[in-house]
Amino acid sequence: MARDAGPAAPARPLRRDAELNRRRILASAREVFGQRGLEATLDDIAHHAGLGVGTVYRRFPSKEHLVEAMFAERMEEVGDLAEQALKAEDAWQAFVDFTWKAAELHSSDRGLREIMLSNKFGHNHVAEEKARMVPLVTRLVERAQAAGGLRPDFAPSDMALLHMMVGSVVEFTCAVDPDLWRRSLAMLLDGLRAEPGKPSKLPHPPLDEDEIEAAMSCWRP
Amino acid sequence: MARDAGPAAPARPLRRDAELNRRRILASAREVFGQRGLEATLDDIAHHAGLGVGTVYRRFPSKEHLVEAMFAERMEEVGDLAEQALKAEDAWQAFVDFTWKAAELHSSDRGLREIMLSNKFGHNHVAEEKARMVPLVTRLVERAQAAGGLRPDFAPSDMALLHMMVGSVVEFTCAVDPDLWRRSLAMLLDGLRAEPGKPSKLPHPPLDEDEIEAAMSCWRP
DNA sequence: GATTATGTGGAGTAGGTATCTCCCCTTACT
DNA sequence: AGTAAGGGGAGATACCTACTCCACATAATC
Repeated sequence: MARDAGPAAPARPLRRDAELNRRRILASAREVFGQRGLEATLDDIAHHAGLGVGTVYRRFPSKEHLVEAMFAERMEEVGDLAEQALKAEDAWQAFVDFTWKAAELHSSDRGLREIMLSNKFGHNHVAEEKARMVPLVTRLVERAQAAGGLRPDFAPSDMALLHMMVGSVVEFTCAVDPDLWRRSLAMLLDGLRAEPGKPSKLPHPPLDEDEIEAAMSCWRP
Repeated sequence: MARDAGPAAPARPLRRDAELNRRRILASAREVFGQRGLEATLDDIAHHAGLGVGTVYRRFPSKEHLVEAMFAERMEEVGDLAEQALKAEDAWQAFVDFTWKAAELHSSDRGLREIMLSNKFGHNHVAEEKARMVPLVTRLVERAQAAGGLRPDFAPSDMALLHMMVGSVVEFTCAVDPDLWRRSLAMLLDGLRAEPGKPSKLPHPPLDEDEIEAAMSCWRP
């Protein structure tokens, strides 16, 4: 729960109003980055919090600092998910559950998606969290393969691509049908089975022609 | 082969050097839009062609005009692919072949990807080509389903999402391994079978840890 | 070869966006 | 009440992009 850099922050505590605003900023950042991605400006975040830009820059010297402060804990959530999944008995089911839950988090937070798949932001704590996840995911994959559920030629690095793909569907269709990614992920997972049975029941209906058209119209490359 | 708008262009032919430069611009646009997408500026295209910006703007009054002129024919290629596929006997194989070939085109041309999945550019001839493709793809899908190859809950609109997903892999990894999308597409297609057998052999090796890291570092959200 | 219509180059304009600073004013703490 | 800390937000700075303008160059024509 360290709030600032520095090994042992001496940190005279913030004045009460300042502390309140600091929290407001983090909450606002979570919402705004979540909806609009990391391209959102600190001005946007300030105004969304009902504060002036100066206030934000006083507390967080740069966008990078704010991003670090706010995504470190969200990343932890994903890591914890992986850790929990490793405890489950059914290795294939654990893999599937983890994938769904991680996608769920991604789908509701554009900033998280970008943080996890790009190195443009988050060089400190965020990067550590990412590093922590690599062996967890690797074990999850290997366990699911050993159990005969996951196709043996699937590599841990394919996990990143899978989330990239799901993320692209989210981005493409979120304005039209924010849950459509579930449909695509279900098909994707069907393609990952070592011994596929019948295709699984898709959890979401397809887009019709008008909806696809609408998605194309509001999506910007 | 009409070169200008207007139902019956009276069109005094261009001066020889002008016609040459017009072709140079189109060739340059193909390369630059292909590599960098539609966000490339007409300045970029001019310089890549070894010409001044003014020259480009004289011939193509706006980016939209240039995009129309240059992508209409590329789109036709995709449409022709679909038409050919409808002639093949094996409906599932035709569907698979078409999907691979279309993805091949997309993977080598970022501008084409953006044109096909967004409505931001290409309101005239390009839009007509898109409209022409809808029934073709629909029939391709229905035929593959009727033959028992393609899962029956797959919808024609899922085709767009599939190409969106493949496109996102291309964008993410093209600097590191420009053919990696083949691996992802193969898995995706395995998930589309109505009666899946064993997973297919993947046509491309996975990324290792360093390569994923590198992809993340150069990818910008 | 001279004349003229056509084409060219690229600095420059207009208009946008983003990050971050500065300084006057307000508020909390003692 | 006095003082140190915080807040607001216009504006400085530094980009970027689409597009224009016109002195100069070249091709076509006579």
